Amino acid sequence: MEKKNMDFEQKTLINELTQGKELAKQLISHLQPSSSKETRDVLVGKILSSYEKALSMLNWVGEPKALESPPSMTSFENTSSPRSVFYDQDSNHRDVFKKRKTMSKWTEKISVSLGTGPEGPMEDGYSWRKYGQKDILGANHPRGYFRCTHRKAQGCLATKQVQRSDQDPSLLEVTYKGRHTCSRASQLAMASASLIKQGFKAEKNQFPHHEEGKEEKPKQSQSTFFGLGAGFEVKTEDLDTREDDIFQPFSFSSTPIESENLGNHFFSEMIDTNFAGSFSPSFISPTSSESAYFSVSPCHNISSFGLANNVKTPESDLNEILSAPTSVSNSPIGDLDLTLDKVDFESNFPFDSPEFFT
DNA sequence: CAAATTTGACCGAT
DNA sequence: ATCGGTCAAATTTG
Repeated sequence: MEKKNMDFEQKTLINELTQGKELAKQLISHLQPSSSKETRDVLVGKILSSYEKALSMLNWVGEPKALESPPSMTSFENTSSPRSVFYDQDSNHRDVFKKRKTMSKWTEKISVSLGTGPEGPMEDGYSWRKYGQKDILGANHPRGYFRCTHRKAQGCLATKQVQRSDQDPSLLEVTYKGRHTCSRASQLAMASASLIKQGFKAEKNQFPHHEEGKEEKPKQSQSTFFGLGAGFEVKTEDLDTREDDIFQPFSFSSTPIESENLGNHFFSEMIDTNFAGSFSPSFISPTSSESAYFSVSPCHNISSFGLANNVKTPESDLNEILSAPTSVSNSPIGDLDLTLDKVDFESNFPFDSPEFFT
């Protein structure tokens, strides 16, 4: 039952912590003046990243942090029209951090009406797996429960709930809970891939009309962003951890793309980079690091950031970054799958917020 | 065949 | 006991 899951999560956790430990060891050996500062920075970044991830797996929320700035949902903002975004710190309860078990949670009301038509619900860039549906007391529409597809594979704890609004059935209320600890590069790549492949062809995503049965169809097909029409609003409650809120469902996807061509362009680029970043080891070659660095912009940046937190990563460091995990994986706990290490390493999601280091 | 969904059972809070 | 959330077996989907 849950045992498997538990075991796996523990394993992942241990793996993460072990990695942190190993990295710390490495750091020690790089403490001498002969080592470059960059190398140390890289290691520190990796260590922090490891711990951060481990903690997030435990649903740990950092020490209460000053009530703050809106959790960087800024990426939504720039959309001119159809989306309105705002934050809501729960008007009723000011005591935002009285409880600490909270996980980041935010709700978006998404309208899938305009223009979007029968087109399936949005694709937010992640792949979800439905694990339940419940009728809710007040509502006349059932609520669907989704979790990240990679929960098992990567111990990603992100979940979301989707509920159709009562008054306006074209409104989907999506509540996200928890953050993705999985590598989202591949999913994004896939999402955009399918996106591009099918162009903007809104192929029949059969929207089950037969009553309120199913709300959303998280088929990994089209997206919302082009889906035009989606009016939506975001409301964040339970702000707790800093990083927790910094990162939200649409990191890139929300990028408001004005023109479609632009969008296309953007995505194809995105895809390439993602693929390059996630699957092609070619850029790893130390010699070509510079060019690679440039060509692989977003994703690569992100992934290396997560580890390095250092924009200008010199070759040596890049090299270091790339080689380190290898050494890490043959650490004491040998039976942990390397694949995991690899994944984690390649696309470990970035805790690359500005305040990460503060 | 594996992977995703459906759906009632289960379970922990009120 | 009720409600919201999750699990997991059965079932569908691809």
